[in-house]
Amino acid sequence: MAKRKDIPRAEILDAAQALLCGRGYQGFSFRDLAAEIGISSASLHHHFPTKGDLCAAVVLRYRDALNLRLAALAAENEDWSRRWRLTAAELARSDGDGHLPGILAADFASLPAQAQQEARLLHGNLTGWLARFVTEAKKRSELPQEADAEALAHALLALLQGGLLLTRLGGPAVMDGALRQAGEWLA
Amino acid sequence: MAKRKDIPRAEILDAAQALLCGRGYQGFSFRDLAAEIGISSASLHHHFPTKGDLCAAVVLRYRDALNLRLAALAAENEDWSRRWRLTAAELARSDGDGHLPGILAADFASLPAQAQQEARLLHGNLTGWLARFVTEAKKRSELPQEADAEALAHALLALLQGGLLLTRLGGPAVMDGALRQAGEWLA
DNA sequence: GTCTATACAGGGATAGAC
DNA sequence: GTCTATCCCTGTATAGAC
Repeated sequence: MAKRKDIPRAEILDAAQALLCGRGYQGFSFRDLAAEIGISSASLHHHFPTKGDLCAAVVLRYRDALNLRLAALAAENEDWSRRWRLTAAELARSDGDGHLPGILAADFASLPAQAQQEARLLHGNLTGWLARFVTEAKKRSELPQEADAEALAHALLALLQGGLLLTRLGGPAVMDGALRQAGEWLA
Repeated sequence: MAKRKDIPRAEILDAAQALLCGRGYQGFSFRDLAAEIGISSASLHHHFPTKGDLCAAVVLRYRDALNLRLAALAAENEDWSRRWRLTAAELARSDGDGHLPGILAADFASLPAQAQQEARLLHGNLTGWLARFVTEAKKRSELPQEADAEALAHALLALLQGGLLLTRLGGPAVMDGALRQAGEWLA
């Protein structure tokens, strides 16, 4: 195999994230990932000693990036309607990996401990952002005062993740319909 | 190993379904399943030649049983409110495997062709029932005439499956909140 | 930091005896 | 219809040379 020097860590994480989201934790191997990048599996182990380390790193990076994007989104948009639509669009980008939380939930029992913990934190961050948006929307009278921020956050995230996953079984109509209906409910 | 004669097919499918739902398609092996039942893996292959056959049989049985239960539920309850609550309860039974569609969606890329097809059919059946319930509810003026049956069905199923899966990351509060919010939206 | 080579466990599946 | 034994492949991970 031709040598490639100084494979950037980000390139490994990119490919690992794509495989993880596409096939699940047990659906790809170090050899698959190595072949994808053009490197030996032994070299991968140099960067990430175990598969658990690799997976935890993927989720940690995803979580950090998502928190940054949602913070920016919140700073640039004050109204609930835009915040919701942009958050949903962020997770539903057709080229993206917004269903990572759902994948981690489905494969949870197979994940090593570090990755399980990262997955819980990711979910907590996401529901935290959504609940915060809802609370501020209530203050701005954009949502009814009776709205339960926690319940609404859980419902919206469940709808997004479920819609993204079920699209694999039912095609694009699934996510389209789910998002359209969510728009109706929130109007 | 002590011999066990005439292992009922249903017992194998029960154990296989539990493992599939708990760990995902790649999360259990014929040896795991065999040990669970108290049989040899070779005997399992006598009943189900390949893992794909086994998985497809699990989904087919689940689909048939679910269709029977939803048909009975529909026959015994004419109003939308009860139909929705009972359908949600059917999938959300804490001891049940109502998140099987979500698991199949997450592991879709790893499933053999027969199992993929069964998974699609299961999803089609579920959305079909929900859309039918919505359509009849509109006729009975229990839901607004503007309601889009397809979109509502996709949204509700996504919420249920997403909620069931994300419960693994966020605990019971996830499904509780999602169901409470769905009740608000549908009220 | 990358490679080749390899160890070792586990998974799917089969052969053939009982 | 079940078993034991086995084949062959793949997966994770390591050793040690360059």
